[in-house]
Formats: sequence, C-alpha cells, structure tokens
Amino acid sequence: MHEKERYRVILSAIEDRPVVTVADLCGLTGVSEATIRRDISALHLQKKLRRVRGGAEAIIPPQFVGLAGRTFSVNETLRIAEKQSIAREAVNLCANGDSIIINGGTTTFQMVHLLAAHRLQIFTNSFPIAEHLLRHSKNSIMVSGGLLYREQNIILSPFDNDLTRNFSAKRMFMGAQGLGPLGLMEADPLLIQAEQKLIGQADELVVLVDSSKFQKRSSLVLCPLEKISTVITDDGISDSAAAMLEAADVNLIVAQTVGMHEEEAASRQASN
Amino acid sequence: MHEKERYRVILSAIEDRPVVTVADLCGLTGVSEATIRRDISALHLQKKLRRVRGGAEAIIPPQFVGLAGRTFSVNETLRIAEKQSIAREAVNLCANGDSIIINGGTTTFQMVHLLAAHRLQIFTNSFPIAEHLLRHSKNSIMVSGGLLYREQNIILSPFDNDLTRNFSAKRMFMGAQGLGPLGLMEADPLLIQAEQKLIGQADELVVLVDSSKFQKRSSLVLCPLEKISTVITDDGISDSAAAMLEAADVNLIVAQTVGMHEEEAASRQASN
DNA sequence: ATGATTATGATCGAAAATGATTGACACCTA
DNA sequence: TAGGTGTCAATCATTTTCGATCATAATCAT
Repeated sequence: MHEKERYRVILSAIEDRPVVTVADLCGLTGVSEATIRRDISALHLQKKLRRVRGGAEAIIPPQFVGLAGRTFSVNETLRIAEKQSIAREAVNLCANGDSIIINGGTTTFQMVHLLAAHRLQIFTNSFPIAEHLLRHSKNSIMVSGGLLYREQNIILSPFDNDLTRNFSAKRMFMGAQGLGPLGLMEADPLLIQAEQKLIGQADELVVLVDSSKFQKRSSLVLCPLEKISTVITDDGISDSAAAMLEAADVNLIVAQTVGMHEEEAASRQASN
Repeated sequence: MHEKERYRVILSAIEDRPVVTVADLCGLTGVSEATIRRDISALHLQKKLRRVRGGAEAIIPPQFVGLAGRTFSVNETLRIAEKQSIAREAVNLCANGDSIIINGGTTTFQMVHLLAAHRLQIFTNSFPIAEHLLRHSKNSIMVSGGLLYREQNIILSPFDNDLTRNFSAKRMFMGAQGLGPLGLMEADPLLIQAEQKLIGQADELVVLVDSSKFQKRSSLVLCPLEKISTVITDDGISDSAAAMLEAADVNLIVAQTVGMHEEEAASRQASN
C-alpha cells in the first residue's frame, strides 16, 4: 500500500473512533508498526491528527465544555449587553399561554433567562435552549427531531416529515448573520435549512439582530424583507438601516442598551 | 482500554453523581486502582475534575446535576452495581459504526459512560442520554422530536409522523418495569407509547433488566417474549426465570457483579 | 543500466504505562 | 483508646510502546 493511501486510511480510521492504536492501523493497512509510527509522526506534524501514546486521536480544536458548547462560547461573549437588551424586548412580546418558536442562535439564547418566569408553549430546534428551559423553567417544551449538530448546536432533520409541520405558533424568533436590502442573510447552509423549515409555521416572524448586523453581508439569502414582521435591534442602528426597514413595512423595535458607559459604546462603535 | 478512552469514561461518569469512587471507575474501565488514581491525578492537573478522597468530583457541581439528577437520582442509586454490569454487557454488543436505538430509562442510562469511548450512530428518545452523549462522546446522536416530559425524562411525539420511522437500527436497547411469562411490562402509559414506537425499528430487541424485575408485575404488557431477542440481567436471576426465557427462545446474557476483572479483560480482548 | 535516494521492515535498548505490594495515614466503631 | 477499614503514595516488576539504527527493497534520476 502506498504512503498516500495509508494516510487516507489512517485519517479515515480516526474519524470512526476516538483513538486508534498502532496495532489497529497495522491490521488495517498491512504494514509494520515502524511505518505506522512514521506515518503518525508525519501527520502529526501536518496537524492532521494528534499523536498519543499507543496510537493517534483526532484533532478536536478546543475541548467543548459547558452548556452552550464550543461554537457558542466564542460568540456568546460578543456584544452580550446588546443581545440581552434585544432579548428582553423579544420576551416582552410574549404573554403567558402563547405558542412561540425559538430558532437556535446566540442572540435568541439570551431569551432563555427571561423566559424562566413565563409559561409558554415553546418549540425550538436548539438543543441548548431546550435543555436550559427544561431545567430552569416551567414552560412546555417541544423539540424537533433529528441529528444533533455539534457545531451549530441545533437539531436538524434530514427528512421533511418531522414535527415542524405539526406546530403552529403565534411568533417565531430568530437571529441572523446579516440583514440588508436583499433580506435576511445567513452563512451556514445547515442553519439555512433549519430556519427555512420553521419560517411559515408562525404568524409573525420576529428577527433579533444587533445593530452591527446591518453592516454585515453574507453569502446566502434566507428570506426577503417582506416576510419579516418585526425587527428588534439595539440603539446603535443607523438612520439608513431604519429607513430601509420602514420602506419594507417592517415594524422596528429599538432596545435601549442600559448600563452601558459612553466609552464602551464609542469603542464598540469604532470596532465595526 | 486506552488512556484517552479512560479519560472520556471518567469525565463522563462524574457528571452523574456528585462523586465517583475509585472502585466505581475500576469496574467501569477494567483497569487497576493505581491506574485510576494516576488518571484522576492527571485530569486534576488539567483542571478537568477535582480530586477528592475516595475518588473524584466534577469541577462544576452547581446547576448541572439538575436534569439527570432530579427524577433520575431516586431510582439511579438503586441497584447501581447491577445496572452498571448489565450496561457493560450491552455496550459490549456494539461495534464501532453500528446503528443502535437506546430507549430512555435508568438502566440504559448507565450505558452512556461506556459509550463515551465509542463512535456509533445512536437514536434515542431520552433527553438526558442525548445530552450526555453530545457532551462526552463523539457518537452521532439523533433524537426523536416531540414534547419533553419532565417526569419520565423522555421526548414523546403526539403525532405518528415523526422521525422514528425513518431510523433503522441493528439493535434496540431498553429497560422495563418487569419481565414475566406474558412478556415485557411497563407501568407508565407514556413510556409504553414511546417504546412501542421504537420497537420494530431495530433488527434485534435487547432488554436490560436487573434480576429483581423478574419478580415484579406491572399492569401493562408492552410486548410478548417472542419479540425479544436478548435479555441482559445480573447473576441474581433465578433458575425458573432463566428457564422461562430459554423456553421462549430468548438469548440470555448474565452479567457478573462480583470478581469481574478477568472475564472483562477477556471479553474486551475478544471484542477487538 | 547504474548509482543515489527514499521507503520499509526488523532489531534492540530506552522510556513509559500498568499492576501489585507495602507501609503510612485518616476515619470509623466498639 | 484500640482495632479495623479504607485510601493513598511510594516502590518495584512486568508489559507495552517508542525511538534509533541498520539492512533490505523499492523508486527515481541520470
């Protein structure tokens, strides 16, 4: 077996198991232990895997710890004050007994703390949101079925016959990567798929985006502005962005960022 | 078992109870106490857990005991040694790459620690099982959609068109309230509904019951003995119960609860 | 075709991991 | 307090794994 072939085999084997032993790879490739060790060393230098005593293990960028998980924790601290203010306005739209849909995302995740005191019927495709609400609230929680994606922290069904179609809600809350004249924009195709399934199951679509999202573009358009009934953002929104929303007949709620000092606001403004 | 696998198993185990003893981890991993102590020391230095006298505890005790803890903890400490032995035999049936279904329950929940070192496709209707595996393993996790029932800790769909029908597995693992000549018995109608949906989606039905379950009766019969391909129980099983299973042509696996080191090492060797 | 370079396999000593043993120490109970 | 139990750290023997070296086979360039 050729060198490059072995590399493929090794990298493939590592995807199947948490760790592979040198002996395993010998049996798999039919070469000697010395060669396998050399291969592992080479792949280790290429950062394709991590070398451990006895074999090799797959590279896993950071150890995901905690509730929100890996991709969450990096984003979660970004613009947290704005997100909380926005989430507060969103929760204020809800009355006890309402049925709502909460799409997974770091902004919508901020809603869970405020929802602890409510009693709603909540449908979500976000595992962390469901988990948190199940523990810390008395809301009735429904989740969509499907595969749990660790990266995006959402549940996604590869089929079309999931429960999403059986749930009808008054409002759906969702975040986005960007918001521009073309509409709501998202970067991850998986998120697009998850969100498009949910849109249409609610009477109103409420979009939660901090004001920096109006400057951001993304490659994929999720839905046009006309589909959006309400946008909640923070008071850093520009006049032109507000005008754009008004032109599309979108209801706009501006959340006041409380307890934020001027310097912070200035620096945040400058960093965009 | 490899070093990294043990780390996974240990970190997985400390999530359930406030403290895990060295002896527990020995039984779980099949290695000596000295090695477990060394592992705990290493993980302690990595701040992955806190070392305490007699074993180890999670570094974040406060709210995380919530979900798996509350409703489970009353049952979970009951016959824990037997359940762990049974769960070990169950996991030994799984080879990397298999598709399996795990029905919610306290006995099946014990499988999660050992599954931390595996890489399977796992479908479950149990929220705690899904949560735990998502955190502590690299298995591919699918959940059924539906309402989250706090009492039983399961996800249950009121509709018939959920994803359950789209998943096909090699084996389904489930616990039960009782097991008698009439078949598998359960007390909770909600659990019955959840379990009946899953039965039939797997080639083999594997039932995990500790030996006390053969004396217990319950009001509702879930399925006849003929549907069961394998029963795993502990060595407290009576001859009459064993004869009953044999008469129904059910494969019986008896997990040894004492002196399990040699057999375990042998079976692990054989499974590779 | 020939020599050079590289890859592979085998061997052997070094290093590391593991398991068992021992004595010390803390904790509990009578 | 004395004795028993369980836990821990240190130590040593054994097994496993690693790295270095060398010989052979394969590949390449000229």
